[in-house]
Amino acid sequence: MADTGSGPGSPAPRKRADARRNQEILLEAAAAAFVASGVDAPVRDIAAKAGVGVGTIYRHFPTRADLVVAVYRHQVEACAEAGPALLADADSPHTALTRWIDLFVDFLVTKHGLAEALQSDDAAFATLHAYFLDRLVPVCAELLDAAARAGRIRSDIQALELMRAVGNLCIGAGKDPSYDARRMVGLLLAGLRLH
Amino acid sequence: MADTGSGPGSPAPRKRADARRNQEILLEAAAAAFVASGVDAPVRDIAAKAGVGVGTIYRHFPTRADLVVAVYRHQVEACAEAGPALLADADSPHTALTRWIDLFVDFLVTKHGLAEALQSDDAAFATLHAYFLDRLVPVCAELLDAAARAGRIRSDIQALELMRAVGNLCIGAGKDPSYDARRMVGLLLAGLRLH
DNA sequence: TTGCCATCCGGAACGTTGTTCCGTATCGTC
DNA sequence: GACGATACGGAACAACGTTCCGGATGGCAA
Repeated sequence: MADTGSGPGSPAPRKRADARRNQEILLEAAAAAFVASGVDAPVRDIAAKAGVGVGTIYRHFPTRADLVVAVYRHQVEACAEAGPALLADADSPHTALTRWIDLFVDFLVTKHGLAEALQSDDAAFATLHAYFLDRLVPVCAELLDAAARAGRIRSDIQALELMRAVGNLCIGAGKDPSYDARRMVGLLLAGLRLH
Repeated sequence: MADTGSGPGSPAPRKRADARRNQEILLEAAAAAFVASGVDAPVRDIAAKAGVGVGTIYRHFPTRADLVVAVYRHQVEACAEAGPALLADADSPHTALTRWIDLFVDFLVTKHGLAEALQSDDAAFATLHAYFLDRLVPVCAELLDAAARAGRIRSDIQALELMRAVGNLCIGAGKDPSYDARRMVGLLLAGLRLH
């Protein structure tokens, strides 16, 4: 899945130099295009910006989602790793959960169209969907569980469901100044509390 | 906006018979296509199902949104009219608000892709956006206001913002059995309550 | 009834997307 | 220096929304 070169000893036959260079250039061009036009920037535009043919994109990133995942992998990792850290530092599991959701929302809101793509049933985004869920749902589940055990929130909500709801609420954020996704997510979390 | 023939005495020069017939056929075909494939069923498919050329669709419904609006106008009207009725009947404004949101959610959830289209920034859906907002936001505002005055919910939420949030939460409902939009909307409303 | 013209229809054609495919160029090695 | 594996470029294809215009057709006037 667009592996940038992980564990040694793997049977990876070491790619050609131009291939590695192009992959790097593509990642930068894609990142720039995503900032400028959102995650569904036309493939041709990204290719042009990178000075590369469209075929090259598809060889390195078989689906659009692979490209998106590769571009945002670092930030998703950071978000995933922040979960346990927050749980350890915050003065309550509920605070940790709130803070973590804030992190997630910030991430989504600052990436044009990412939230949309995340919910899209377009086959091209299946990998994206899978990656986010695999990486973040367990983290969310841990936080949710801790908060539930502390008796602060209802315990009948699944992490997957909560994350989808949060992701959905982030759709369209930044396009309309009168819609504040963060506030709406805050409301959702407030609805989760027992009182 | 796809007027089906409203007030008499209007300067409407009475359309030709075949035009009126085709408009009717088109509405039925579109309704069927929307049920089968969602509101973004290919225009060509709708035309074919209606036994009509694509040009005919665009003459009657200049944009995709006009077609969608025409198909669902009755139901949107019904939803809008239910607002004041609920406010009069229910034992509290808060109950009325909850019931009305339920109605709205039911409507969105049963129409494949409607919620998605509603948030899309695609220019083709601008009319749809405008119609829903014009028609439903005032109703929601009235309910919200009544509930706020009764002191049951926070008063710092705009109707527009709430409706967008609810609409967003309905995205993707029915595709994934593990995601229950109604439940999530319930959570959001719970977060609105003062306690 | 007939004829005429405004109105409306059908579908070809255009522009934009994602995606595939293959002849050609390049890299790395022997 | 030559050769095979690898990678590249961009033409080509398919699916979509949308526009456009030659031809058909409905309604009215004579």
